[in-house]
Amino acid sequence: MARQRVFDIETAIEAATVLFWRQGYEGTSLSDLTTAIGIAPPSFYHAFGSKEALFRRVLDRYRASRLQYAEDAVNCATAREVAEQMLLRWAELYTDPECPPGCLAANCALAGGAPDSLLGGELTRVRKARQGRLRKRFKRAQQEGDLAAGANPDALARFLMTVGWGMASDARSGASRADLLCTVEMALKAWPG
Amino acid sequence: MARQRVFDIETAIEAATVLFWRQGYEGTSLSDLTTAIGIAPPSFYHAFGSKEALFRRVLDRYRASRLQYAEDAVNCATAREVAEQMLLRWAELYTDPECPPGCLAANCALAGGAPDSLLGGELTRVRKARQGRLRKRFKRAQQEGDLAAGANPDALARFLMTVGWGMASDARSGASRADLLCTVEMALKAWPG
DNA sequence: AGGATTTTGTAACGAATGCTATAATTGCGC
DNA sequence: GCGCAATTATAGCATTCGTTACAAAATCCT
Repeated sequence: MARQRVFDIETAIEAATVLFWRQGYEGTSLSDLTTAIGIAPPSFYHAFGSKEALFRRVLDRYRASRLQYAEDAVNCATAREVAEQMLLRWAELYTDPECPPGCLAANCALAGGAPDSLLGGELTRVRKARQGRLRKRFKRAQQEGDLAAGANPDALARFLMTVGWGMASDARSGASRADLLCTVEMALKAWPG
Repeated sequence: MARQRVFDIETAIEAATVLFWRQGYEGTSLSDLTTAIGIAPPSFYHAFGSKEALFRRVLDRYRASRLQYAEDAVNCATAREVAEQMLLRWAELYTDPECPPGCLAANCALAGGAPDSLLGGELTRVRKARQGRLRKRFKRAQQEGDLAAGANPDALARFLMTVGWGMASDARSGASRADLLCTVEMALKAWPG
C-alpha cells in the first residue's frame, strides 16, 4: 500500500557490479552508481542503505554465483581433477567476454586499500577461507589415496590460490583466455604424481 | 643564493614510498603525505610538482632499486636458474621485514583503478616490458641449448609473472616468507627439463 | 474519495580532496 | 647592509566525496 519502485533492484545491482568490477570500491563514486542505475541519491539510500552495504550485496552475489562455480571444482573425484578444474574455471571466469576482465573480488581487495581496512579484512578472510577448503580437500584426497602421501596439502592449496590471483591480475591487465589457459597448463605440470 | 630547504628530499620520498606501498596511490591523500613528510602543501608542490609526479619518482626509485634486483636474475647462466632466482628474489622482496608487505607496483596497479587510466596504463606497460625481457631471455636460452626446444618461452615468461603477481598479493594479505618459498618450490616443479 | 505509507526529486549538508594565490621568511652574493 | 631569489607559512580555492532534510508524488486499504 504505497508508491511502487520505478527501477529494478536486481538490474541496479548488476549495474553496480560492473562498476565495482571495473573501477574497484573506492574508485566507484556514488555519482557513478546513481547515474548508471538512473536514480537520485535518496532512492539509492532508501533501497540499499549505503555504498558499502550495496557493495556487500554485490560481493555476496558474485561469490554465490561465479566464484561458487569455480569452488564447486572441489567436488571432483580426485585432487588432480580438483586442481585442473579449479584453474580452468578461473581462467574461464576471468576472461568471460560478458564481464569485465579479472576477478571482482581480487580487483577490489587490492583497490580497497590496506587489508586491515573494514572491507579489505573481509576480502582477506574470504580468501583464506577458500584456501582452507582447498587444503581440506587435498588432505582428504591424501587419506583416500589419490594424492601422494609425500605431498603437502597446504602448499598445494596455496600454490593454486597464488596462480589464481596471478591469473586474475593478468586478465585484468589484458591477457586473453588463451594466455590464461597457457598458464593453467604450466601450473598443472607442477602437480605431484 | 636563496633560502635553504628545511627537509630532506630523499627522506621525504622514502616516507611517501611507505605510504603509497601500504595504501595505494588513490588511498594516500596529500594530507597523508605532507603530514608524514612534515611540511605544508606549498612546500610539497614546490618540491615535487604534484602528487602524481611524486608517485612517479617513487615508482622509478622502486623499479631502479628493488625490482631491478629481481630483474637482474635474467643474467643467470641458465633459464632454469633465471626462473629460480627470479622467484626467490620476489619472495624475498615481497616479505622484506623492513618494508610493507607485497609489491609496491602491484599494490598500486590494482589500487589505481582501471588499467586504462593514466597511471594504470603505465603500470601495465611496465609489467609487459618485464614479461617481454623474460621471454627474450628464454628464447636465447633455447638457442643456447639450456632450454628444451619444445618449451614455450612466452608461456614460461607469462607463468613466472603470474606466479610473481600471485605471490605479491599473497604477501600483501599476510603470507610469510616461508609461505612464499613454498610456492616458489611448487612453481619450479613445473619447469621443463 | 481519504488517509496512510512508501518512493521520489530538489537541494544541500559537512568533510575531504588536490591544489594554489599571496605574502612573509630565510639565505646568499654584492 | 642590501637586494635578489628560493623556500616557507597562512589561508583558502573549487570540486568532489558520501550522505541526508524536506516535501511532493504515487500507490494501496478502508
